[in-house]
Amino acid sequence: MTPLSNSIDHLTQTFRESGLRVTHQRLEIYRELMEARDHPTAEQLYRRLRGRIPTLSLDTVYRTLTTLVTHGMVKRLETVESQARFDTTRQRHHHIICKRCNEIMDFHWPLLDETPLPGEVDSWGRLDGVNVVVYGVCARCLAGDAQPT
Amino acid sequence: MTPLSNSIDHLTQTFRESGLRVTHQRLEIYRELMEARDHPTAEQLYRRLRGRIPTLSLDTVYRTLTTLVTHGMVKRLETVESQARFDTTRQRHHHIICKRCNEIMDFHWPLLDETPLPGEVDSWGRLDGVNVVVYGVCARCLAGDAQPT
DNA sequence: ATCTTTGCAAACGGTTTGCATACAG
DNA sequence: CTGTATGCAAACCGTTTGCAAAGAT
Repeated sequence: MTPLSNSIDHLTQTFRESGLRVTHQRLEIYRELMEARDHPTAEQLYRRLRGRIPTLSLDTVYRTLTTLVTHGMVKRLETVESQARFDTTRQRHHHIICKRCNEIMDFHWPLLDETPLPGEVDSWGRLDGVNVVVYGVCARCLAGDAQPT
Repeated sequence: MTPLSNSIDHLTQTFRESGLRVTHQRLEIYRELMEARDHPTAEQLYRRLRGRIPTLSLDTVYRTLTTLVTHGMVKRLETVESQARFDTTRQRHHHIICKRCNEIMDFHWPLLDETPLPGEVDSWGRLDGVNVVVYGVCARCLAGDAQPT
């Protein structure tokens, strides 16, 4: 847990290394995102943080997330929903999304990581990452109702 | 090419089977999307079609795409860009996206299609599709400039 | 004749931006 | 002190929606 520690000291250092000033808002936004397991939207983060930082504004959450994305500390997930979702850049992992409730679960797929990409992809340019997105309907939604997808 | 023929007759039948009225606009929007190889945005489709259908409105393009997505004839791609991109539902394939120019290339990966998903995913619920997205910078962008990503 | 689809224009909603103040370095 | 970050409010822009006219069945 050390390399991704959410201690104030560690976060402070991480920001400094990126040449970013260390502000209370940034620390808390990043920390909240690290601890969240649900790929929150900017607004969800905002609501969760308002209790702790009553003067926080939604724009700051957006601006901070954009800044952290630019510096590679946060990943903006591609999603079909209208709102963007965010994730701290941690260990390589993939996503499975429920079409009904939009919940995103992480999973690991070591077998895929070993599978070589097709040649046409290798020659396409510089590759930065392979991401798998599985779509479906989660067990909870399947149990909860009987509506068609 | 027969099953995905872009002939008027075939498209007409496809719409009828979905209980959709067959309009000039729908035929042309769907046909344009089928022939496009670049996963166009609604606005790109609109601009390409305006020559042929001068009275076409952008709203109709949006509405038609939404309708076709609902009926499973079109897929809305998840993308980090602000504008949505669309694709006709054809053979299973994956996407590679250039972070710089946002161009999306299709590729096939038979090896992956044979690789079993991890057990935790199988037990998650009902799975509808596995989609791989590779990120990187395409050769053209790499050649064209030397800016950092 | 009936009911869906279209075009227009206006609304919507998530995100971004300009500006003055607050604050980190 | 200097310059970046924040909060506020307003703008932005892709997308959606209400309505009357046009068109498909």
